[in-house]
Amino acid sequence: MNDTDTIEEITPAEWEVMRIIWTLGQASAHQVIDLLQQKRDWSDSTIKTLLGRLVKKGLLETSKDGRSFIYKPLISETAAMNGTASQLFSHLCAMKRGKTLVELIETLPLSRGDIEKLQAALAKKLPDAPEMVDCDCLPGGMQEADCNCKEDQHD
Amino acid sequence: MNDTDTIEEITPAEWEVMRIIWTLGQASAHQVIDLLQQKRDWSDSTIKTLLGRLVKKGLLETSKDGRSFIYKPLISETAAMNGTASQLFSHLCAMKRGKTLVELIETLPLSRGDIEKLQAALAKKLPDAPEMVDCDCLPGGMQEADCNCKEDQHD
DNA sequence: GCACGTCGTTTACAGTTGTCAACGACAAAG
DNA sequence: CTTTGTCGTTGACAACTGTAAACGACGTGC
Repeated sequence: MNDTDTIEEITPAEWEVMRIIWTLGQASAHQVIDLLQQKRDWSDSTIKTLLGRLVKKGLLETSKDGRSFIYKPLISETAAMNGTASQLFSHLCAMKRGKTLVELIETLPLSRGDIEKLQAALAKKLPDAPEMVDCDCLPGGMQEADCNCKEDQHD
Repeated sequence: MNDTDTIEEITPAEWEVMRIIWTLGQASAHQVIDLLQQKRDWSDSTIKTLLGRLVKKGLLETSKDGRSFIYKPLISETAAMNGTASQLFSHLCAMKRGKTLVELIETLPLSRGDIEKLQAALAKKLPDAPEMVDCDCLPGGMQEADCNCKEDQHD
């Protein structure tokens, strides 16, 4: 299963649809509509459009089940999450990514198991970690002089 | 400094512009154009449009400096990063966020200092962490029965 | 004072996204 | 066989994005 490949762009509205299908494993349009309408005030049509677009994007596949279709995800939720997250972090200054991760960890509810896994990942990474990562915000070689990111790296 | 307030949406192209200004602290349109064009094949006009939109969105402010403007950020890079990251994670299944964080930690280059701060944040969080966080993918109370997220919480 | 750059603003336009209503196919009901 | 649902598809349209040309203001040089 491909993991960090570039993912077809998933829009926020599409995420809502995908989450339902990922969570159920697969679903009929009907199911998706029922569930989503408990949360979003969207018309049937809207949701059908989203399903259609997701199929066209290659994120869902359909198989006929008598009268209606069954929608199945073509990428795993994990792959989509990783792709999207990496993409987001690519916008951030390399020097400040750590800070954002700290913020996320402080803010998000995490299970004990999650925390332990995170600790393990960090422990493994620490020995080879560089003293400092370079700022990649500016093109050219002017980082040294003009970048004011450094303050963020050790405060 | 506001931190996790909802941020005016920043598009990818706008991020590029903001990064330069954040990194320099402030900048003239001219500087932004020069620097960005070392990286992106965008015309002057395009970059000017982006600057204009960012001002209109309230993400930049201008002050006159003789002939030209100086653009300054109205939100901190950290605030923007946190806002965007939280928003992204809100799309993800609550049960799978930990997994995504692990992936990010494994993938991103992090400095020793970053790692230590992350470890500290985790250590502080561990004592009160719940055994498991609930899946919030489906509306209604059907989580128990049909959610197949659980496998992800402990594998 | 007049032409010329330099700047920011306005306008433009195609593509994507959010949201729907309407349409056409086809199976179930009568 | 006709009616009535139920489904997926098409068409629509406004808002937002990516990209850029053209325009108008204003200070500078001759």
